[in-house]
Amino acid sequence: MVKNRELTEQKILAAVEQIIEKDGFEAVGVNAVTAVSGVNKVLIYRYFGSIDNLLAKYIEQKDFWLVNDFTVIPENGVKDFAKEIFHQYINMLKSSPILRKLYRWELTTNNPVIENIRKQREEIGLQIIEAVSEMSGQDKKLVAAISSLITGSVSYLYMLSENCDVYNSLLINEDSGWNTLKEGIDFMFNKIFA
Amino acid sequence: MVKNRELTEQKILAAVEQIIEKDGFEAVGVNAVTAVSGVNKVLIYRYFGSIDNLLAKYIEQKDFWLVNDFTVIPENGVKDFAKEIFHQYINMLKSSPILRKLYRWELTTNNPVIENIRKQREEIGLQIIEAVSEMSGQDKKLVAAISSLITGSVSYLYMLSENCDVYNSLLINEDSGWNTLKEGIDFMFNKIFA
DNA sequence: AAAGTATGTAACCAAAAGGTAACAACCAAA
DNA sequence: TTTGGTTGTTACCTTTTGGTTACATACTTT
Repeated sequence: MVKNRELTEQKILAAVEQIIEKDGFEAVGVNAVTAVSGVNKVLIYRYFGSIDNLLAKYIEQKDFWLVNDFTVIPENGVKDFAKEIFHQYINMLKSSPILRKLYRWELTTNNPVIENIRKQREEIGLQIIEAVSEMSGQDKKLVAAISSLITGSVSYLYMLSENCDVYNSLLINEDSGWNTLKEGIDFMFNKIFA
Repeated sequence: MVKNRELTEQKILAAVEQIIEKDGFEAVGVNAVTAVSGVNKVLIYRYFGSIDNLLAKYIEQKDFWLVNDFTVIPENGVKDFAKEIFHQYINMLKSSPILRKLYRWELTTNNPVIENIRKQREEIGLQIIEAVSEMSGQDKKLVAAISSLITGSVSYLYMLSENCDVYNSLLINEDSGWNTLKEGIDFMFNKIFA
């Protein structure tokens, strides 16, 4: 018998990640974690207190938002800035199954961890909105609306894509579908910032 | 003891609706239904076979999509047609907590019932896209993209609003938030169909 | 009225999930 | 080396959920 608390904590967190990737946050329970990690139930409670707490720790160590630094402003003007931002948003959700699961979890659950995430998202969102609003001279409310249209639908379509292949004839599980969506976004900004 | 199969079936379906309204499709289980309806477990199995089947029956009798007839085309041209369509979509989701729950359920589950609903949604969506595409002369793919941006985000934001009040500074639990979103949509169409 | 069928009830069972108590093994410091 | 705390294991408990069996009560048809 080897004794190593740090290692077992890592085992537990690794199991959590594995479960989330496969079945989402909803599936993270004591029994599932013990089964996947091979670590005894009791230790989960001992080291993390509760599943909620465990998930909080997991999310905390991930730092979803700091990965993308949206504050950098390119030189090519508002139009390209806006396009670039939302292309990045698409790529972010494309590359992260866990983020997709997190978004889904948010729709059924409410707890301090989630509220904290929302605060961070809100901050970043506002930064972008202010930047675009200033650069374009457009009303902030309007920018917020357009912005929400894009990020909202991208979030939704990526969540949906885990169980469904087509939405409005777009193939949301293939690059082709996402490319036409990007083209739609670009078209829109071309018209708006004409 | 009164014996009346039809009545108990109605009691069961009513309980299902109540549960969905409050906690969503995920919460519809045998025990929950018996508790809410007061009807014995056994009868659920006897009359509906399984919970899946019960939900299928419930959804079937609701006929979510036929409520709104999107095929009618107003005389004021594409721009107003497009605006009107999506305003309707917003109002539909606003007025129907059950529809919001259905959309959420779709993100975690997959079964024949859901697939059938998707087919219907797809059909209606394509009708709209074809209509707008023809009227405007725009590429179908482009129309599909823009269309998906709007319906996708509206779906997402309404789902989110059940657990969260703000998104990108929009108050998604108040009319004010949805009005600025509508204004954003209108602005977009004004630019696109300029 | 008797028989047969449809409806309803009570009690029970198994599996899965969350949770804890009690003990065994290990390590480190006195 | 003994003592005390940390780490790990076993075994158990409770609750919830899905599902069934056996029986009682009502209705209907002949």
